[in-house]
Amino acid sequence: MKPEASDSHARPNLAAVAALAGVSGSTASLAFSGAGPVSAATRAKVLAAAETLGYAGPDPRAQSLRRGRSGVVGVVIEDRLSDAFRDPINIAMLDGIADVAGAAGAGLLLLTETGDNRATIASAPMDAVILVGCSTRLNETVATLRQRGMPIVAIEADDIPGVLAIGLDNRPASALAARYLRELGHERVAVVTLPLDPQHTSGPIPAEWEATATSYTAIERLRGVTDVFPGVGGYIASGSSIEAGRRAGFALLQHPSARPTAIIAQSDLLALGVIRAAEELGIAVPHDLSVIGFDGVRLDGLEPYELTTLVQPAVDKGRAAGEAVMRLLEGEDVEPVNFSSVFHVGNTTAPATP
Amino acid sequence: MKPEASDSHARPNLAAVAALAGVSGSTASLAFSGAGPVSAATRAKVLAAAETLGYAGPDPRAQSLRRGRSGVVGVVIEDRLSDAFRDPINIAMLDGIADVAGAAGAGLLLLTETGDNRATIASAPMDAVILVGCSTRLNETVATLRQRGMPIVAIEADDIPGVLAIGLDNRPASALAARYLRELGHERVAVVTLPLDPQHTSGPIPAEWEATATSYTAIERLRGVTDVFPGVGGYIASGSSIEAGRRAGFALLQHPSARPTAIIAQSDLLALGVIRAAEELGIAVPHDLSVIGFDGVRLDGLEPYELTTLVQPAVDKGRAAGEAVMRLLEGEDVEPVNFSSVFHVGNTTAPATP
DNA sequence: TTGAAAGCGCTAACAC
DNA sequence: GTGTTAGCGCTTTCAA
Repeated sequence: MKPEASDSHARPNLAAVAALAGVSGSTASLAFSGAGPVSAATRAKVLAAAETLGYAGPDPRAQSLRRGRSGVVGVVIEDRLSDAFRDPINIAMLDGIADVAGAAGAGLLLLTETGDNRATIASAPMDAVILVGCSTRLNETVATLRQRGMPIVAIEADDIPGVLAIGLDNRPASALAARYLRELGHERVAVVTLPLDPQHTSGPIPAEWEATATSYTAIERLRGVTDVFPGVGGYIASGSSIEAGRRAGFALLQHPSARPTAIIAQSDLLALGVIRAAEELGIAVPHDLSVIGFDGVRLDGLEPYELTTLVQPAVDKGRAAGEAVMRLLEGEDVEPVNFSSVFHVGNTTAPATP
Repeated sequence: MKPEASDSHARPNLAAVAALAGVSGSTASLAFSGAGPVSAATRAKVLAAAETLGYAGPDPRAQSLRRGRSGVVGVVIEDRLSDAFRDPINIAMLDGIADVAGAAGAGLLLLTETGDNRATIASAPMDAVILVGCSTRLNETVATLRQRGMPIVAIEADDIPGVLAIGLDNRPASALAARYLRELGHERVAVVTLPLDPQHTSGPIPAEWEATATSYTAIERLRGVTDVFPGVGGYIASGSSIEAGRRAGFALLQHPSARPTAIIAQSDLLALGVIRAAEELGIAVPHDLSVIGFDGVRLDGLEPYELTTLVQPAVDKGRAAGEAVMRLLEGEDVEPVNFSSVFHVGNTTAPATP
């Protein structure tokens, strides 16, 4: 395929249209966009001229410059796209964002934080940004963005000055789940966490994890459990996937002597992976092992189980972020929003058997 | 609407920096960007001035206008995000695109084709566009885009003049799978298709489907099967998901009298759904029912099966699309690319039992 | 190596 | 209703 019959003929602009229509530039602009006080006759002339010249409408680049708005909202995702989108919870969130942004006529610019895309974050044409899946090391990114003077909304992040937070009750919700287990008589409880650091280091949770962990959501959820079971141990999964959960499950369950009677997983995918591992090891869920997830996404392949989990309003979170961005762009005052999870008891938890 | 209320002090621009540094605008530009012949002393002065003023770097909007490039590649997705990203194959493709685009410093602008986002397609600030999951009714979109004079790349689409196609051997690959079944002795074969029209109408495949179907990939794959089994029937799933496949499977398998001995599903998710349905109906796979998928994504929850399927290079497809876009933007000549699927025989297919 | 000037295409503000 | 003007902030000539 040949490249565009390049720049031999420059693409027509509004001035050209105006000239051919025999009107002034601003008139042509109004006439073309269909809004504003223009006589029908003039409008027709302008439209005809545009048609003749093959005018494609106002150049968004020039519009952006003139109006100081590009109509684009950046979405910063920390992981690779394939990692982030492997978990349906993130897709749901993005869908919520897209819903609102789309309705407002804004496009979503996908930005990842990996590698040298720092440059992109510093120079991407956008009016505002939504940070998704944040870690504390986002500080640098935030500094760049703030310097650019654009509204920043973060979904589940530490309090950062100048960043509007869309929160979730990760810690109390996790504590609630932990308390539920304790009331069922469980004492040997373990956690399977989401990655705690940007390298996605996997392995047993080290005692000093608070010193090195950076991933906000994982940290909060883990803290929630330690609020109830101080010093609780467990395993850091390499990502939010069934396979990562399965590997974590094996690591925690393979030594019959020290086997936990309950596992709290930080996502439903991880929980399902843990259940798989238990099945393969001949451990009965929930009789010999209780499993709790987080998110409340509908997962295929879970039958006959119905996961005990914390159901979070992911789409609403996305929508709230989208709305916050739009309102910030309008110059409105926006308050942080906090969402709550709902504890849903399925059939993957049962009283501890002595 | 409301002017940047907070910005009582307009954000500093290069001119301000230049003034404070006591140099000319172009010099400041060169000095700031770090490239070009500028004396170390001048550069230092400029950088210091920028620092003082809190200059955030060149405004991408102005850069876009001046250079005629925004550094953004649009990705047009036909479905809702949540539908499109439910199937890992699409995520893999997007990941391939992101890989190349990211490396080239370009951002990905996500655009959906639903509702009134037509406006967005006509006016989004972008330099080129990649069409994903296309249907024939894209013609209007393509016309809009072509009018805007930007390179257009389509992944799996009909030949459209002026659109560079990144293809997949959907039809011959599907025919190959069909032939394989015939050689195994299957005669009562059915297809579970991806949605054939934009409304995602679900139900039995009508005899006159060619007249109404618009979804390129689904059509091609179905044609491939009819090349081997003319007039083959089946069921149109409502989307590419396990649940949709399960429903289609039930529809095809519930009447023991007319039950097919083999089902070709147009995606692995659909195939897994069909297997689920078979399991629930007490039909043994592969002994009583052979199932073939398409895509070759690794699916959790498939055990103990290993799906017979057509493995397609999704990430490579995405990469190729990304590279094509980049090269078209460079004004290079780019040829269409065609990818091939590899038939992988798993344990979900077996000889027909009479 | 530095400076000056000329727009990129559009729209907001003000005249007529 | 319509015309005129003046930039938005930057980069790319061309000249010194």
